[in-house]
Amino acid sequence: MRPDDLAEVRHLPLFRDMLKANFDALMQGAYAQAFPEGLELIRQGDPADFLHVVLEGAVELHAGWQDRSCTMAVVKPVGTFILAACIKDVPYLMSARTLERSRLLLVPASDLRAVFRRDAEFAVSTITELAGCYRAVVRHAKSLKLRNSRERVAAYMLKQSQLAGGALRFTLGIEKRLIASYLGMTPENLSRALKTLDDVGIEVHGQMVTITDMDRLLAFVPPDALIDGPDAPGLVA
Amino acid sequence: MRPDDLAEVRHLPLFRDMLKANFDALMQGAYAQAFPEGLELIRQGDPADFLHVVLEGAVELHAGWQDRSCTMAVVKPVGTFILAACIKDVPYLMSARTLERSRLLLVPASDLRAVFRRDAEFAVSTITELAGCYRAVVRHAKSLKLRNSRERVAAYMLKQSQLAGGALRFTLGIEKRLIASYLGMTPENLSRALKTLDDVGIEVHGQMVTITDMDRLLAFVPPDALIDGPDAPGLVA
DNA sequence: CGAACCCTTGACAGAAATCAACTAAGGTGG
DNA sequence: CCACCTTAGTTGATTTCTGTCAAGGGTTCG
Repeated sequence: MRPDDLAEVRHLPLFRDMLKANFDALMQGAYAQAFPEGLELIRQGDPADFLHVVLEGAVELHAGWQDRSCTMAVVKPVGTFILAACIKDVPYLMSARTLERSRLLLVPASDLRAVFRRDAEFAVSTITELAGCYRAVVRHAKSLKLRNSRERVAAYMLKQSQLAGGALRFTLGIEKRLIASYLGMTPENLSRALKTLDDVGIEVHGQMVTITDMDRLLAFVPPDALIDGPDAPGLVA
Repeated sequence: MRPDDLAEVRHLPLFRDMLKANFDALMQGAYAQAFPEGLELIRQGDPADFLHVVLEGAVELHAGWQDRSCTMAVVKPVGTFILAACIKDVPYLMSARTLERSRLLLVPASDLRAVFRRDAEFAVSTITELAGCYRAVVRHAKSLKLRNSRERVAAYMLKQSQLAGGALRFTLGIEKRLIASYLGMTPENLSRALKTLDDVGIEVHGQMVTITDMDRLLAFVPPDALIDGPDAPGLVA
């Protein structure tokens, strides 16, 4: 594990407030590793062995039932995932696969549980991180239940624009089929929705998105801090 | 606040492991109160002032956007809600209203945050509770994205049967329109779905549900521990 | 160059929401 | 005690939305 990785991890909200001794102990058992694109890192139902931290690349969290599957989230640097399963020492609810070549930090779940029993600051950080994850999923569920697919797409584009610093032109950075699955629709349906969204000020060509009329977009999907707001660092989609 | 309430709260997973002194301190600032049916306890967007514990009755957590709204969960004794907002000291993502006359314990969020900074056991309990809430919402989102409405209804009935100790005959205990909203469908659609579910071994008359063919039901919605499993005590729907 | 794979488009089928009407049950007030 | 009102639930007709199936264009990569 590279020294500058260590420094970066140390600066994560999850790790920055803990005692140095405990951080060092935690990193003792941890290791960074690079994985190729398209690798299944974990499968839902597996026992939770490691907390994962995305240092480079992108990881898709997805879930399956019967023969269906869907994208639940995309995690980019520097974000963590499957914290909850590690803490409760129960099977993962989601699978994870790399979307591109990625470097991850793996922290043994047992060490994690041991350390936050003796480091109050780390416990507080863990709580805060977990609360953020929880709220992110609640937002996602609200979006699914309160908006139709066209509104979800528009809201997604609006949020991406905000993440890009309010830019009126930006690239998606994720395959459309993933976005579709994340938004709870088929690729075909997303494709059709995007075509009709020029009515409300969004034009998409390939990976390039242009917001041609922000006022109309804002009128169509009034952004709601209780749905679209930030909450989980590194959680892109 | 009644003495036996205190004992019951003390036995909650969230509070049972903390030091007695800290528990007493927490309860010092807390108070139990009864509320009539249909009262809006908290509104989404409000600042998080109190952790709520349902001692008696039932509370609906719901969310709204524009002119729409939906049920996100129903909490019954003894369950807690809006823990995450209290911890992060941020606005509630959901509103809460009593479904019937209910008694709640209200614990000031500031006390909560103070105590889990100095009581490691309480911090651990908080993490576990929160992780449970997180996983419950992930399950809910998975159900919404991976199953169609008929499957969600069937799975819901199956789970209620299991919660009733595996009984093949039980009462819903919640208005159907709430169940519909929770499952992400209209009341009309739920009504129609219920009628067609006799094909897979479910018959419903009023509030009474009878599972006439468990084998066929299990074949129709293979219960999945990663979707239907337990996780959040007190979280009924 | 060929083979995947992603994206798009069209035609169609199925699912779900909407609108409207009607029933039944519970509560209120005369 | 009963007429009245409100509300949950149901049912039917209809529209809208969404998924499915099939085909073709474009790109990437071996």
